[in-house]
Amino acid sequence: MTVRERADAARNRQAILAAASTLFDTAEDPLTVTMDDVAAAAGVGKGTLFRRFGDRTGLLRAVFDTRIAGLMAAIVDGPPPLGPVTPARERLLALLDATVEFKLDNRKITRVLEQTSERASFLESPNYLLAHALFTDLLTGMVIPDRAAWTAHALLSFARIDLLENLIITQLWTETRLRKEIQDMAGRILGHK
Amino acid sequence: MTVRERADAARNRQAILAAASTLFDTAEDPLTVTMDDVAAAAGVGKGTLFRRFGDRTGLLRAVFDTRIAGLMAAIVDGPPPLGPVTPARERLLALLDATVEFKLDNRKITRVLEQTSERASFLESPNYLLAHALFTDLLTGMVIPDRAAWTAHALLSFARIDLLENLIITQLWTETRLRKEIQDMAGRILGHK
DNA sequence: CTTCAAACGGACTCGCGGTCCAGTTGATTT
DNA sequence: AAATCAACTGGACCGCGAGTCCGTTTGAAG
Repeated sequence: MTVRERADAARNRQAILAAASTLFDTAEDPLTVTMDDVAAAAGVGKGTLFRRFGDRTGLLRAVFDTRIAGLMAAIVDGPPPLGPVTPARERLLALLDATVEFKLDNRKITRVLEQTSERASFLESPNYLLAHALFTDLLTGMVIPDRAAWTAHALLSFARIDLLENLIITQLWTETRLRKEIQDMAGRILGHK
Repeated sequence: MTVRERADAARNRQAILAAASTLFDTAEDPLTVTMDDVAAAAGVGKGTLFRRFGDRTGLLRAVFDTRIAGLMAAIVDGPPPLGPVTPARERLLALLDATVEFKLDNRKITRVLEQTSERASFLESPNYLLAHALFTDLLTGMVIPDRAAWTAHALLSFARIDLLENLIITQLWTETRLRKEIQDMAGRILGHK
């Protein structure tokens, strides 16, 4: 078992997460926030930052994870409609809606994570894989089994942050309207009623 | 009116386009192809390359455009099912299928273009805007007008290269199967028959 | 043949992610 | 309380690639 993290290390981790969280949300273009910026804002050396989080993507994911923890808990064992006791179809729609809502509430950092052109595509990130697995599972039994994975991708493709932001900006849709339209489109894919 | 391009300039443009075209297709990871690589392969200075195409994205788009020219012509005034005389619904499905086919046939460069994290998202690239405008136009009259643009985005989201490649790799789907499934999903969105 | 705007090329700058390592510090042992 | 030392720290440093600069060359026009 790994030994407990040293006190200064723990303190620095918190400082870095807090600084990164603020910076990425504050910057008008989050893509321009550099690792040096984060280190400076956290009052920490760059080496420390990389030691803790490995690389830029690691830091981004760590920030993202702290924010999504609550939602994850609600999904794993919360009350309906997100929790596991909800019937598949209803839960799927609720999960998709929650995903859209969450991404909009955290759009800056979501943008950085989704359009970061790292070697691996967004579809291979842990968070997407998790969501996709869950969706696929719920879809098994609702559609031809062989199509569950594909349908999961199709549904999740409506929640890509660039698409969401584009619709809000070019269509002048409110978030409410957007969420409603996505629900409707998803309903059409799942077969209405 | 702009004066005719000098002979050496024209020659270099061709050399660069040819070199870039080959390089991006040949490299196992097209993202690793640098501008210096292209310049070297074309037997041209880096300055020349930037003078002709502005920046990396400009070069990529130029290569892409030479490849897509044929398809564009077939759409603008070719025979059915791509050409303008085809009924809207049928044409939409044909256009979507042609898009998927084209991207798969040119996947390396499509990948670079779609996941290049330049300031602007892929949804703002000239080619996407064009496709989206055409789709939106065809959808007007088929769906509630206010939904045409959104439906166009939804349909085109199935043709994103990362999604296509993911399905081929993880589901072990053939290109034929993939195209069939996308057609089916699109049909469901448009309302069957 | 002269002229010169256009084009050329490659050395150079710049910014950023990531590494390195000499010095520091917090837990543990005696 | 002191000694010990692995973990941690910070910031100088490195490598790389996009994009710029500018002294030199060249093709076309007269």
